[in-house]
Order: sequence, then structure tokens, then C-alpha cells
Amino acid sequence: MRVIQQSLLAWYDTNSRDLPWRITSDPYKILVSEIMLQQTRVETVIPYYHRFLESLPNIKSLANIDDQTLLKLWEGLGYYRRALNLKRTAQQIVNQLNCSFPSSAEEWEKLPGIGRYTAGALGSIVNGEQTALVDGNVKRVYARMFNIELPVNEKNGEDAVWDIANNLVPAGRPGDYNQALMELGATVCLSRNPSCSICPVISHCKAFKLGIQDKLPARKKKKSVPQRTAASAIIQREEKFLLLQRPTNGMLGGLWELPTVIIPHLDLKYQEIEAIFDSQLNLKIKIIKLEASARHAYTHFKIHNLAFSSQLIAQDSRERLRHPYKWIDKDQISGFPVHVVQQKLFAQLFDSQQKLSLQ
DNA sequence: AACTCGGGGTC
DNA sequence: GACCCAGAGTT
Repeated sequence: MRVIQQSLLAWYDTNSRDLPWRITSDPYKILVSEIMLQQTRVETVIPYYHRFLESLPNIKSLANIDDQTLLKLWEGLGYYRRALNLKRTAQQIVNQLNCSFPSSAEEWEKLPGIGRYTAGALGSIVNGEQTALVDGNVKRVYARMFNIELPVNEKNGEDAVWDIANNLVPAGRPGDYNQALMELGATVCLSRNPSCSICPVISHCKAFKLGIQDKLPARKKKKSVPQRTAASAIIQREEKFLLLQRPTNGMLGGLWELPTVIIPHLDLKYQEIEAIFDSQLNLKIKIIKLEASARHAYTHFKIHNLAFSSQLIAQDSRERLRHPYKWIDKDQISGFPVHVVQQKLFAQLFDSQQKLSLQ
């Protein structure tokens, strides 16, 4: 075994954090952790991880859960497609693989929601296979260690890191080595102000030798994101209001919200917004008054979401709605998975006493 | 290769 | 504001 690998493993043995998915060898639990950790920080995942496994302790319980319960467990974690794909993976393991988990990265990667990184993680950690993995941490560590100048968010740079990772993953303790690499990136080889003085592999780091660790890894800049405006309708009937479910295919799929449309800009006349509700949702309403407003930033656009108290005009229009819907009491909201912009609106509408006393 | 798909922490 | 995080899937 090479010096880099020995140094990193020795460092990992005494400096690794006590993360909940590291004290188990249950493939199911490790699978759940890896999916949750995609593009999501360790500290964010931990409470979700515990709650998820408490409700769904094994692969069969996940395979059989209904989507609404599943999404409620995922609520606030983001990238909700991950949860639905994870369930599909569980179903394939139960029904097609007879409850036996894949035995290699190649087999893992055939399952939905498991790409190159996650397959490498599961192959090495669960199966003990000598297989590499590259995530944001590994890109940063290796880009600095080997002075990779190519942008790591483009194919060339990514391939360069994968080549190094494939060459360096050891036959012994591949799972620990891969985790050590990520642990180093998460706690020492930080994006900003890396703690080079305590780095166990500082003597192997080209960037440190050149004093350019702050300039690596190189990334191609992303373009700025557009601003969008949305209008939501608070439509009350007796003590209840109308909630719609978003289509499972698109963004925030399967989650619930007030009837909501995208509008071209902020200062449309009420009449014009009403026409958009009609054409987009088949919902004929009369807007009464602005009640709440929330802003939110997604990865590829920003949104300003307004909420208007409204009246339903055509009583039968609900029968032609393009989405699943429910009339619910405000106390029932907590039973539905709701995305964060709408949570912000609900907080303004219901949590403060002066607002919307419901008729 | 570019785009879609969340949310939150950080500076 | 911009950047980034144990990325994957689609076009």
C-alpha cells in the first residue's frame, strides 16, 4: 500500500466523526444514508436519517410505503425525486433480487437514483469492493493534491479526478479509504481556508507546495439565475381551503401547495392573474386581497411567491382541476408534504394571530 | 455539454 | 448576493 493511502487511513482511524451510518453494516441503512447525502450536508441529513429509519426500518417497509408518507419523511430535504427513486430501488431489490442487495458497484448502478458516485460508495463500503468514488470533497482533495487545473465541474476535470481516484483506491479497506478522502475534504481540506497545517497528506500536496491551495479546484462559473414570480390563491369554503398536489414528474413532484401559477411580473392587474389561474389550472376565481409574500432561491431560478385571498366563482370548476386536490382545515396541513416556499406562506397566514381569521 | 432538480449554511 | 454541499437523470 502506498504512503498516501496509509497516511490517510491512519488519520481516519483516529480523526473520523461518529456518523450514524458508520456504526452499521446494514446495506439498507447505508443505502438510505448515501441517497440522502447526495448534494446534502452531513449535518442536514442526520435528523432525517434517524426519523426515516425509525419509520422505515428495513428494505421491505420502504418498498411498501405509500408515496405521501415517504415524501412527508423527506419534506424539507429537497430533491424529492431521490425519495421516489429510492423507493423504486427498494422495490426492485425486494421483488427482482429476492431481497438480496447488489454485490458490486456495477450492479448497484443499475438501480434508479444510483449513479457513478453512489455506486462507488456502496460497492466499496457495503461490498468491500476495490472501487473508487468521486464527490465534491474528492474533487477538491485530488485537484489540490495533484494540481489539476481543469475545471472540476466540466467533463475533462471530472474525468481527471476519476482517473486518479481509480488508480489510488486500495485493495484493502477501500470503503474506509473512500470515506477518509471525503472526511478529509469535509473537515481539513476545506473549500475556504483549508487547515493545511494539520493535514495528514500535506507532504504529498502539490497545491500546498506551490502555495495555490486557495485557487483550486478550478470551476467554470455558472450563469446567474432568472427571477420568477408566482401567485397562489387562498380559496376558502366553510372552514377549509383548497390544496393542490403537484404532478409527480416535475419539480417538487408529489408535494402539496395552494393553487399556484407562474405570472410574468409582479404588477399584473388582479383580472390578468385570474385569467392565468383559469388557463393554467382550470380554476375560475376572483382575487380579493394580497395576504402574504415569500421569497425563495432554487438552484436554477429565484421565486417571489404572492398569496391572495380569493373566491371560487364557478362552483363546479373543482371537477375540472388538472391536479389532485383536497379541501383541508388548516390544522391538517401538517399531514401533507409541503415545499418550503409554501411553508413560508402558511407561516405568515396561520401562525400570526392577526392574519386570516378564516372568514 | 447543458439543463433540471431543493434547501440551507457560509462568507 | 455567490458558492458549495457524500449527484442523478434527461435532453
